[in-house]
Amino acid sequence: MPRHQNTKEKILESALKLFSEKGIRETTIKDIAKDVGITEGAIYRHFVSKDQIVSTLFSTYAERLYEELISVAEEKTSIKNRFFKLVKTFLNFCFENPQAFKFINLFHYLRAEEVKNFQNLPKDALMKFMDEGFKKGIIKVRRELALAVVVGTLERTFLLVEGGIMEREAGLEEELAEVLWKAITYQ
Amino acid sequence: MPRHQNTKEKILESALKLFSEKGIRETTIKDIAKDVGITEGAIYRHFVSKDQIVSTLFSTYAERLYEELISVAEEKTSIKNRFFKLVKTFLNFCFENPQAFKFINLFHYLRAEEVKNFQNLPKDALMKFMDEGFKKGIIKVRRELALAVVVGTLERTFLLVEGGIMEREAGLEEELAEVLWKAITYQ
Amino acid sequence: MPRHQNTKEKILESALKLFSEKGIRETTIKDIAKDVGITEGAIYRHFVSKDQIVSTLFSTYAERLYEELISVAEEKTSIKNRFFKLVKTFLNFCFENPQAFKFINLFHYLRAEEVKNFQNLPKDALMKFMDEGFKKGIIKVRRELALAVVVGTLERTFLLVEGGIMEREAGLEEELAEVLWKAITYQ
Amino acid sequence: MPRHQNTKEKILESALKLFSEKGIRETTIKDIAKDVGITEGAIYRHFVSKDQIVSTLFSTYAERLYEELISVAEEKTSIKNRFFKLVKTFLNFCFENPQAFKFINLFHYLRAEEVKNFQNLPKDALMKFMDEGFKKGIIKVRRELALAVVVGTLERTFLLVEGGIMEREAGLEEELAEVLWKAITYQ
DNA sequence: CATGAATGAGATTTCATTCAT
DNA sequence: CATGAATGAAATCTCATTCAT
Repeated sequence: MPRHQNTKEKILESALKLFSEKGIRETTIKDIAKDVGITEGAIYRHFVSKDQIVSTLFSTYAERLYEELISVAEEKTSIKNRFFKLVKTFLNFCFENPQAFKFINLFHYLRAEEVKNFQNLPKDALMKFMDEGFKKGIIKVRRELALAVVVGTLERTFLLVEGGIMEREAGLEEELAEVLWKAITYQ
Repeated sequence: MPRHQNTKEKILESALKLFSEKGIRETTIKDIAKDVGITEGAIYRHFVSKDQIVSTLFSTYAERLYEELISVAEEKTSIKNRFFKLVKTFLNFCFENPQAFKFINLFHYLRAEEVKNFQNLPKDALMKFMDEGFKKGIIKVRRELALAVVVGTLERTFLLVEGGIMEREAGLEEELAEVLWKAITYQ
Repeated sequence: MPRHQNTKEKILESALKLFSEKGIRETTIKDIAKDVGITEGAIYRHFVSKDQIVSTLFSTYAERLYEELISVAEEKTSIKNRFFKLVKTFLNFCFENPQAFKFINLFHYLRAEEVKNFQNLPKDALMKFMDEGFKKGIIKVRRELALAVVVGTLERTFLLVEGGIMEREAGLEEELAEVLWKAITYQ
Repeated sequence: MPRHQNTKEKILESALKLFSEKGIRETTIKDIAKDVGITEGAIYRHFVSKDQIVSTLFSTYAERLYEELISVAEEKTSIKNRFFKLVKTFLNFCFENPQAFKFINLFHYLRAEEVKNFQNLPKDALMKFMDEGFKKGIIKVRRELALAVVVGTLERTFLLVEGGIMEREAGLEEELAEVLWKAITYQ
């Protein structure tokens, strides 16, 4: 019977926070343990290694974002409608899980090779959507480019807001969706 | 140029390569020394610390990109013409200095606070340009958003090409510039 | 027998198996618990420490072998007859309790000093027998040497069989007894 | 240029001493470092891991004993003459390198599986000799049994002397060779 | 009696930096 | 200027033992 409840959850939470703030290598097991309020050794009852914490976090959140995106992408509404919803979903995820989103990006930078071992990545959901839009003739630029424009813009928007360089005003999602839709449909 | 100048350059070169491939903390002084073909102690003849290597690399390449961008941004031609040139310049820098560009991004992720101590960052050049375009009424979205759309898209394009997900075909720069121009000018 | 008695026996059994396979330090309390099918904490209901398990095992099996040997050594038959029976008894013990025999040897290697605290060790039984044979003039080599020849040979035979280098054919005990008897009686 | 000379040699020396006295797991890197007179970290400039120290020691000394034995076993003299020399060589090795011999035995106990990866083990030299003797009809017991008798006896003799139970008198080697020769040739 | 989370001490290993040569 | 052994601090991980449940 656990003395603390959900210690495993707490470890993941603390790790995510610290990794996204300081970096993976820059965060020690001791840092995480201290943040959770346990000792270093206790971490290892829940995870076999620091690396397992890292992988768990990546797969958890990458998959979570994927799920949210794919469920929108597969709705039975118009391409345009779904596109606007996708933009909103993506940004919502970023702003509600800023640590997770930053961590996912960091992971891509530091473990590019490892990323290839994971399935159901966010980009797969978007790629599928872009593909459909392109084949239906609505999206005019090929799917990879559409992906670059959309994901790049949204990610950078999030980072600028996070960095205090940009404001997150009401209607931001709408405005961005508008701009991006025009960009990829040549309207 | 004397031999030691060469060594210093080589150290920076190797460090940049390794940092961009594996991460900063993940790269040891020994790794760098081995890559250069000298020993650990010798590194300290040229740099007082590992951190100095990191800072030198960041300021060097961030400034270099800034210089390239600002010189285009300040040309005496039309906004549109300069915009197309900026896109080309940005992508050229990425594809010609992929390690440097990755390193700059990584540095932003890991040392967000520290970045604020540097001046003449690439985004400053672009921000200035967007500002001018917005004030002249040609660029319709406010400068931060324009920056997000442009930088985000270009960066993501580079990463997709680097990751083997997208091809770098001839005309890519043109196509991107076209798409982005439409996006931020509402044409 | 009550259930906890069974558990205690099982702990000793698992510990013996693991110690003999992997070594004492190399076997953890968790390893033992898992092998028994209980948890770490439960072990401490039956033993105050890992060391107590180790000591219990050593004294149990060292004494058991001693008992078997001394009862043969003290029989009222001829020296030769008893010698042949001793060889058989020794080898039987080895082959029927290979883990115990390996553990006893390992304990001798790792805890040479501690061994001196135990009484009724197998070698005492054999030493006594050799002494008698030497004094009666039947065994020609002094008892220590006789002990070395006999114990060394039997132990090594067991190890060679265990290691798959030698076959345990029928009549092996006879053959060995024959050879050893000749060796120590100069016949 | 080394600050200490032969640090690597000293590490091996200290490790051998401590391993043979206390056991492998029971000896820490700190113990070894302290014995050598350096810090723990310095060990790792000479060996990549504790395990490498262990393996190096085993292969070094197992091979050394093998070399000594095989060179005697392959001499062009009579079987009997060579046998007497082998006994002397074996015991000499034990008494001159007691730590090494104990360590080799310990390694066999703790890493039985790993031993199979090594070539040129002492037993191979002796096995070859016994084989020749058996085929020539001089040695009457099959080679595995002869090996068990000879190696077992010599090893046990060494251990008894080491343990203070037996004296190493002049002529011990002769006496043992005599006894063993009779045992395996049925004379 | 049993569980298994947690502790705490310590083991192995890593690595930026120093320093004797 | 260069070498590379050594330091020393810290990081990851292990594990016998304790203890709340």
